[in-house]
Amino acid sequence: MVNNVTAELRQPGPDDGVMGRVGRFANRDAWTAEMSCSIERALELVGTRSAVILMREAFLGAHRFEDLARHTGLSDALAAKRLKKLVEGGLLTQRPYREPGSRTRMEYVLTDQGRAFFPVLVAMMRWGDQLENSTAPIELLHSGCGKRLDIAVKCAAGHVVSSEQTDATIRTRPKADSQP
Amino acid sequence: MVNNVTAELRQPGPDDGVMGRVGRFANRDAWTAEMSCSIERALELVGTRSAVILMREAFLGAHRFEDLARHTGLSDALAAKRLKKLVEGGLLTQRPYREPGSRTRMEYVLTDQGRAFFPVLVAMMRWGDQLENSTAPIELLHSGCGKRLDIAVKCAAGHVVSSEQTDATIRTRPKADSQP
DNA sequence: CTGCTGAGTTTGCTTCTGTCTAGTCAATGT
DNA sequence: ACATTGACTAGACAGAAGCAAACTCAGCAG
Repeated sequence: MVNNVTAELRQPGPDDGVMGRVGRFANRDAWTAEMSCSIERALELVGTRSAVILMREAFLGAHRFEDLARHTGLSDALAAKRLKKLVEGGLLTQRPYREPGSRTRMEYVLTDQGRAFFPVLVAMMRWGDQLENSTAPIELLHSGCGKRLDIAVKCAAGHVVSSEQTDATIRTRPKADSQP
Repeated sequence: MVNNVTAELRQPGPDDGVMGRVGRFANRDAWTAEMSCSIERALELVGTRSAVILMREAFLGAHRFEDLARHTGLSDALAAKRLKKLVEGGLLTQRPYREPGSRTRMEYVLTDQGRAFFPVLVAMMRWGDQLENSTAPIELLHSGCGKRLDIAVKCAAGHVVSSEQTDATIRTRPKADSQP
């Protein structure tokens, strides 16, 4: 069972969840992560527990420093540091607000780039739901119809795609044309 | 523009990507993360850069220790430590294999739980693609039709759902019935 | 003028993440 | 018999991540 039916076009694993690799990527050694993997770039911004749970709270509606710090359980010092990094990274932006009888302060709101992080958060939550001894404390529902949220990996043609049905390749063109 | 059209049923932010909160969760203070958030449970297993990029390589077809270590660029020591944790966490499992003229060794293959991590990886990759100065080196294609992969947040009824159209609530029942 | 509050910053400390070098251990090649 | 190789383990270290407690700073309440 160690791959004796190999070699057609892609060279997949036995029946594991492994993707195929095509094009220049058929030889995995043609690519090193230092050539900048999108996943690693993402991790530079949200590769810590504190960053992710602050984003969770931002989506849950926390804007003010105190709420963000308290709801995440982070220390003030770390919350401040991480929020600064999230602002620098363009996931959050600061917006002045003023409560009556108080000076102007800054609140943290999601930018477009921060909002685009939503699928990652949902994917992580759904995956975490499936783990052992999970009681899934938070549930996400579509406010339109009340049904539970889930994520789906799909191709541009609308097919639901598993990892086995996925081919990885190396993009050569900058990013002009649409689909091969 | 600081929330003067508030209060209907949910209490959303202005027009930020903020979710609504309903039920017991309408009061955010009714929930603390120590009550075990799925996201935080997920982060305990894959909350480090090394864990995530090892999973990336597992999906890209690396099974053997040397490939996993070299392709991720991690040191042997860290690769060994992290792989052990991923095995303990149930994302990978060890399977004996034997190359001709060599002793029996262990290779690392994805478990069902590891395969279920695929959407998280795709979501992170797609989000990373959208960042500044991204050249999106790896591209994922549906091997069936060749179209590019993407992720979608949908509800059980099939509607595409944005964070604004999402309500968060606290699950009270263990996890028996299907949909509210 | 004094105290209080919200939003931080600073300092000191521990733990975790990660690297580098060296060493182990089994089996095969020479 | 000896060196080699793949897959690790052990030890020493730098640097981030994280905490707790104390400090700052602006403006409002008294």
